[in-house]
Amino acid sequence: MKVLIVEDDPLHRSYLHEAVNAALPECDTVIEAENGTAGERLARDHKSAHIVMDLQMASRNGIEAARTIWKERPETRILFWSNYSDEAYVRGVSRIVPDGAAYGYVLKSASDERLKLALRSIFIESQCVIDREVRGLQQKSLGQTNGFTDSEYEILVDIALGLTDRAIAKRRGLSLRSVQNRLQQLYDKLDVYQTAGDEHEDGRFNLRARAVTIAFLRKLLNYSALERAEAELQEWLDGK
Amino acid sequence: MKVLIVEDDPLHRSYLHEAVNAALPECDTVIEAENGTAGERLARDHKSAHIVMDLQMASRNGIEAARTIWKERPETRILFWSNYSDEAYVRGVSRIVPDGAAYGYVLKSASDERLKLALRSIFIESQCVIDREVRGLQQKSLGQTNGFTDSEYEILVDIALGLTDRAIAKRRGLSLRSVQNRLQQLYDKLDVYQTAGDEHEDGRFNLRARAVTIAFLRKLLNYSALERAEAELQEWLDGK
DNA sequence: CGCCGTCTTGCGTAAACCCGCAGCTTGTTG
DNA sequence: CAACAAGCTGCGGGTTTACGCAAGACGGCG
Repeated sequence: MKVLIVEDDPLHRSYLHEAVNAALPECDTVIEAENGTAGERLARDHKSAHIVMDLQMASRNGIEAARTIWKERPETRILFWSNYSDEAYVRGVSRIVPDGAAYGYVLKSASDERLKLALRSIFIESQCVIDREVRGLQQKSLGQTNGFTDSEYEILVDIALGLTDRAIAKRRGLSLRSVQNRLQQLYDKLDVYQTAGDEHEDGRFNLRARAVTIAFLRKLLNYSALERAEAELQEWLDGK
Repeated sequence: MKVLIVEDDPLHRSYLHEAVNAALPECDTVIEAENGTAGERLARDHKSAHIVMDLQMASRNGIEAARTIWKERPETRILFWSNYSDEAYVRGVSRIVPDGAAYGYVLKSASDERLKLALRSIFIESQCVIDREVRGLQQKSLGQTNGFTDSEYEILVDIALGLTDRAIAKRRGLSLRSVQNRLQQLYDKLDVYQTAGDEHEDGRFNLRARAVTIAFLRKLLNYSALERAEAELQEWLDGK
């Protein structure tokens, strides 16, 4: 059995290397990549079926890398090992995991023991292992209670990118008014008003910009999500 | 001599601990804190004069912690050790360093050798050591060439927070029109138009929102800067 | 002192945005 | 099938933005 580690921090990389050795005696080869691009290449060359992947790498982040890897070989097992549990990451991951694929999401703050358990569960038993803390987010995010629908999230991303209502309408195939409806819906859920109002009419917020800010502060959005969205936008623009 | 390490990643923390021991034989005690809050407390209790500080910690980030520490004891020597060289961080740091204080900014990707050198230069020789890569940013940022003035940065933050023109005017003591002038200035520098235009009238951007996005993508803004700005805003709102 | 560049401010306008109201199309349920 | 909730759409109007134009204000400099 072979394991591929994709992680840009050398300290974390060698820690992972040891953890893999300790948890998986049946693993005879460990290869390492220090960014997403190299990870994709190695995965292809070695036909890797077992990957431990950091999210948040400088050159090409884990979500991007995982997406292309899964596109080529959907049965690949990937354990995401990340510092944060931003909703943006969680949502990003669950959007790309293929049907029935085994994967995991473990935080770097987890104990050695938990990491090892996750490694065995995913790579040997083909089970999904989601960190408790992440799990909470996922439920809230995918179930609609208190969370955001896909369409709401979609429009959030669109205004975060700086599109006008009209441009959004064109992009998503909606009327202008529908876009604005969704925006209102979003403003409601993000509590833009409460933060904004504060009785007096002087301290008003620009709802559109404020919504993006709040989303950022709540980690509904983060740099990596923006980056991905921007790339998709450019693609769409090029395709006219 | 005593050294305080403030860093939330255990691996990095112990790596730092070793690096300090190796680089500074004259150091007899090393103490560690795993977040900004604890760091502030320990610095106060031990009257620490030598600190290695991570930026980007969950509970209270390095810039906040450094600010309160420097407020109490401006001659403290602080080495910032960070993963990234976002302009937002660089700007944030240089805004809080007291006159004549010795400090440093070294990237985590730097070699052991460079880290040790920096430790000695700052703690023993009281010199400032700024990583080459960071240095570039700093010059561009503080010199006005190609960089952003303080007033431009200020207004960028204000729209990122989601304030209306009117609110900004009130907050900064300007007329509405002046605020809008600065905005136009900002839009120019951020190249919002070029990205926006693309000839046809359909793909237009919302300038205000787009400016914030571009700033984020260029790392002129990041989560930590937003968080700080939001705190200041709340403070201002409370002070009526 | 007069000239000039930078910054501020007011006026006015076209566009974009926020949103209540009301008519339609769906999919769901009893 | 009737009834109802949820989403899309057009209309209308009040507010906010973006920005050209032009009149001061301030500071340096020959």
